[in-house]
Amino acid sequence: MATIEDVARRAGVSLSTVSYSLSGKRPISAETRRRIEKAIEELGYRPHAGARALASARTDVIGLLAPLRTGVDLHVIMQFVGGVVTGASSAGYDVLLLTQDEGSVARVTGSSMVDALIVMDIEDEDERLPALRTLAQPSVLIGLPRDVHGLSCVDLDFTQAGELAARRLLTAGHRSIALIGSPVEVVERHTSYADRMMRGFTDASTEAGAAFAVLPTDASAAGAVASVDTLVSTMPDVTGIVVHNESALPHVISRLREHGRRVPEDMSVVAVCPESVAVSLPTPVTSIDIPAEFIGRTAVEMLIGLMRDSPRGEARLVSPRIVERGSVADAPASASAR
Amino acid sequence: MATIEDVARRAGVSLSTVSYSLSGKRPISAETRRRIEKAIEELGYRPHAGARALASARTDVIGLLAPLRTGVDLHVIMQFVGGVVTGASSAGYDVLLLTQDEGSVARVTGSSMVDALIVMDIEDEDERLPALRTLAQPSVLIGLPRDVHGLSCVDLDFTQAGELAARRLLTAGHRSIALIGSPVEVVERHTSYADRMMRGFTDASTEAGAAFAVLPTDASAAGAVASVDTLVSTMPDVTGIVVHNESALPHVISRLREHGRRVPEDMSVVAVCPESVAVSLPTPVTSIDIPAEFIGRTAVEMLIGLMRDSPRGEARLVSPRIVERGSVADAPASASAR
DNA sequence: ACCGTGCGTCGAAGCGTTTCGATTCAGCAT
DNA sequence: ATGCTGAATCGAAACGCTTCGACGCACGGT
Repeated sequence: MATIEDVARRAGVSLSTVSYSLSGKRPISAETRRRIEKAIEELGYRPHAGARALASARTDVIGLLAPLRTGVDLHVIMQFVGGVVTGASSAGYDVLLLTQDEGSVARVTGSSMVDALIVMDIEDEDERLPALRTLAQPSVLIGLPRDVHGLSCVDLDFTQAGELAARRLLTAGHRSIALIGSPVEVVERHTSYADRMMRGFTDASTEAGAAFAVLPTDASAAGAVASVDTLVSTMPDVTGIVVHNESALPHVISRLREHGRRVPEDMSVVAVCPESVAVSLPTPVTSIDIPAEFIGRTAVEMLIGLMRDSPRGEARLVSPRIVERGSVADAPASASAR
Repeated sequence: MATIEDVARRAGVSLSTVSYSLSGKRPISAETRRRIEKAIEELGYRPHAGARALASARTDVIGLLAPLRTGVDLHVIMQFVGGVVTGASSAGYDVLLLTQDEGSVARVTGSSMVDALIVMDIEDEDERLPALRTLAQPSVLIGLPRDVHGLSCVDLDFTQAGELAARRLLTAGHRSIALIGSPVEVVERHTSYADRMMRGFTDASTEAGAAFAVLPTDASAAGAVASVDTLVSTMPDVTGIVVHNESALPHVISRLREHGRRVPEDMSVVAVCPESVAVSLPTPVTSIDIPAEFIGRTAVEMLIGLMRDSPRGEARLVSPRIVERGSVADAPASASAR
């Protein structure tokens, strides 16, 4: 590989001139710049990333901590990841993908492999937070832990999403509703989005004085079937459900049908999932979009802001929007009918 | 951050002794090693990755080229990615994730950001191949291009998978079968797996003298519905199908049901998909597993082999296995019944 | 004619490792 | 005693880049 010295020699200038021409940190005459560019072109020169990192103390690499824990939907994760990579790429950064958090933060951070970190799958009392707070490098969480002190976060406002979903059903007159939620492992870990979603749903239901239930549901056909069966047998009054579980969603709907509950005539459904999931169902479902790709890109933007300016924490919560696709109907006039 | 010099001072040895102690490339007395380790511990020292890369000409980072093109299933991609990251991690490597191939290969490779590359979403005449062949760094393809000369590849043997799937139906007596395949974009790009799958299916059908059809299918409910509808109306004789399209699979099955075709009584189904997809369907489906995670890990192993030894190309094709889950039934005695 | 003032360029000092010769010293055969 | 050998350690030279402080020079103001 050609080095900057080769370029300098060939262009007949000094080493530092090439560097300044490349970085633009000092003025270089048009003529000189032209010669340098020609030399670079001819030699196929690329700056050595390691040398650059050593000298400049930056790598132009962002670390992405995306633990692949059980119960999370790979499709959804990949959407976030895609957003992060896209955003990073268009800002001139590359992405180092880390899936095990056992010491990963300390390692990549301590050895200066990355300039900054994006951390996914945040739990309410996440163990990684203390480390992140004292880190030299800035970080952005995708998710919202209980204590955001000194941290930057971005996520869909799941609390609001929970409220919004519940209210959509409540204002349609449903007086008994249920949340088909994340898998039990996810709930037990107090994964931030699951907790917040449940809280929003619960609060809105309570406030409205409606009967409600929350059913953690395994991300599989079996899980969906189990939850629907439970629902139908123990809470036959339920006429509206919120489904916050991408993998279970299609099976929930088909299981309802098998129970003779038509959507939306007998059962109203609001989903919380990426749009791509909602529209690919056989019957379109009214849903609150999880703008995964957008959030991923936003995380990168925030990170770049943090690297440029003073590292002041900020929690950015994207407001949920509901898109009507006809899976919610008004409840029958007599509230607790059937 | 502490440097190796700090460690040396604190341990009362020279700089190079610390380095040798760390790398084990020269003998160091037990006593000295102990002191060095203590100093490292106390200082929380981590070698600077850039400096190391500069001095040693290796980064311990693998580049993963995973273009997110339309028509590919994110869930499946993520399984491959997971396998790669897991494998890399356990071999002491990190993974740089690249999703746009516009010049990415040249960039990360030319600037010595990675020691090696894994390339996904291989097309039959992939444009990236010439560059890969002349690269200083070794690479492994996940997929199988037409000309494997000088390259290392690993993938499921999709040709065999196509044959195996078709034969499973043919030996059950079905004389008219169809392949519900990858989306048309994927087919038109001549994505390696789609091409090979089709070839295997076609060859086996032809050889057996059976009637057959291939229907590229969009990865959505609508695509599934369209293909099933086409099939039912234009080829009513078809009594067995192979589905090689993860996203469409559930909708294919439910659409068949809507046409009054029961699985397996009226229609036998063989799927080609990751096991996790096959088992999460409401009705289990006989399937050929795409061992994505395994292939990802294997790619890393091959890559490490290439870095150690002489870089001789090798194409590793994993033989498909079919797992019976009861979605294939024998054809009615009279061949072209109905 | 003379002194700033920028502009464009250069030289050299790092940045933190690895690695290639030394060098020292003990132990051993001669 | 003497020379050898090998183990353990050291010093210094890369590795390829960024960046700081000079330096030369033309230019405008006085």
